[in-house]
Amino acid sequence: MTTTTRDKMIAGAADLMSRRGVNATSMRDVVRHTATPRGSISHHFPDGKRQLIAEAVTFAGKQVSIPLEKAMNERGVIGGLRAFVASWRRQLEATGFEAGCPVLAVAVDRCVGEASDRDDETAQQHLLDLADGVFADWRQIMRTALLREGLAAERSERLATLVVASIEGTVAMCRASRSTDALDQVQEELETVLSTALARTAG
Amino acid sequence: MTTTTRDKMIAGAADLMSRRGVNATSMRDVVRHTATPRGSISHHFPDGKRQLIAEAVTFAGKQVSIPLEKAMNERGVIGGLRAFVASWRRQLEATGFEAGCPVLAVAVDRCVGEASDRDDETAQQHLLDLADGVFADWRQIMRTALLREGLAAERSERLATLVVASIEGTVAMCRASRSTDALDQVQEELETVLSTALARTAG
DNA sequence: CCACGATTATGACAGTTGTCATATTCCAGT
DNA sequence: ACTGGAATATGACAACTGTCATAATCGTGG
Repeated sequence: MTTTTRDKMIAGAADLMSRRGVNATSMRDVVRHTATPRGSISHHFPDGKRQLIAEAVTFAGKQVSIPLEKAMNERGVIGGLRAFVASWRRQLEATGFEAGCPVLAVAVDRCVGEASDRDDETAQQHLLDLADGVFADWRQIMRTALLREGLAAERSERLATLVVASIEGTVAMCRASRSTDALDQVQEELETVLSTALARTAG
Repeated sequence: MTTTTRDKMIAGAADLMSRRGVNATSMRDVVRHTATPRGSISHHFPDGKRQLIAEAVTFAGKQVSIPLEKAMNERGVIGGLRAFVASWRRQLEATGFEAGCPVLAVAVDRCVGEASDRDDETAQQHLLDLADGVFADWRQIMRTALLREGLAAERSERLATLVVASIEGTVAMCRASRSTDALDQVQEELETVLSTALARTAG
């Protein structure tokens, strides 16, 4: 199977964004890092850097949500949570705590562009909307899994938000501490919270 | 009381970092935003941008930890949590969901500097250490408050990590969604978790 | 008043950034 | 074989970045 230049650029951009943030990821870095032709940037991404980052966000979103949904279906809520945490732990350890979440990077780091204020602002909100959509997607997967196991609707929504938000925050904190201790602690507490919440409905 | 040029620069840098991230915050932006003399940068911060960002991180850390510790002492764990969440909600709403946490920005966004690889790497780790220290500070405040109300040591540590991490993640998510809904949901669940954990020790 | 250090002003430096225009190469369809 | 569009190569553009050197200014102790 052949990975197209376009896909390599998107994946490389997502990787660099997860390591250094949006603004520290230049298009020249992307082509250097992925060994792709620089001249193809404006061909594959006519709207420039913003388009590349936008596609990297949705790419990274699916890369997480697809295995997450599968784990939730196959192993239930607790198993899905464990798979979710394990994938982030793997990412942290495999990169020496260099890479985090590229979607969080878009939410935190503002892409400074070329356009004139108005375009800049709307393009910025478009990127934020994409990041928000990814987070909403992950939350939705968690929420339906909780619903399926009998939890009430509002409680499921709140717990899904808590899980996604706390793990996003924990991954960033683990990068700062170069340790997975915080992830271990959060995982244990989240498992406890979800278990007791589910046990309450069953009893 | 007079605010010195140096302090204005530090506060302005923290503000800009919380809005756009580290790399999108240029020193020229800082002097523009704070109406401070540009020529004073290298005088007050001889080590350049990195030093300014470092001081902004510890400044922002204290700006949160001091009122947080006071609230914990005066109003207990639940009251302190509410004050913590309320301060972030205020920050989000007062800025139209533009400003988040500058410490998280340092953990996510890597400062691209001038030095030659080795210096760059160590300087980067220094910034990460500072951010890690701030997070550890906040966690410690939460942890001792939980300990004081009778919770076990390991549980206090885990819950403190969960609180700080989930709120950091939630604030970033709220910026993406331009809504405090996620913060409301997380606050409610965190209050439930802490209340039941504390009630368990009392009963 | 004067001098001296702290502070600020101004401009320059090399390097990088995103973007674009142009030229060249590639390759399937007829 | 040829053609037409897709893909890539190459170089240039202005704008911006962090940093630094130098000069001007300020404020205060002598």
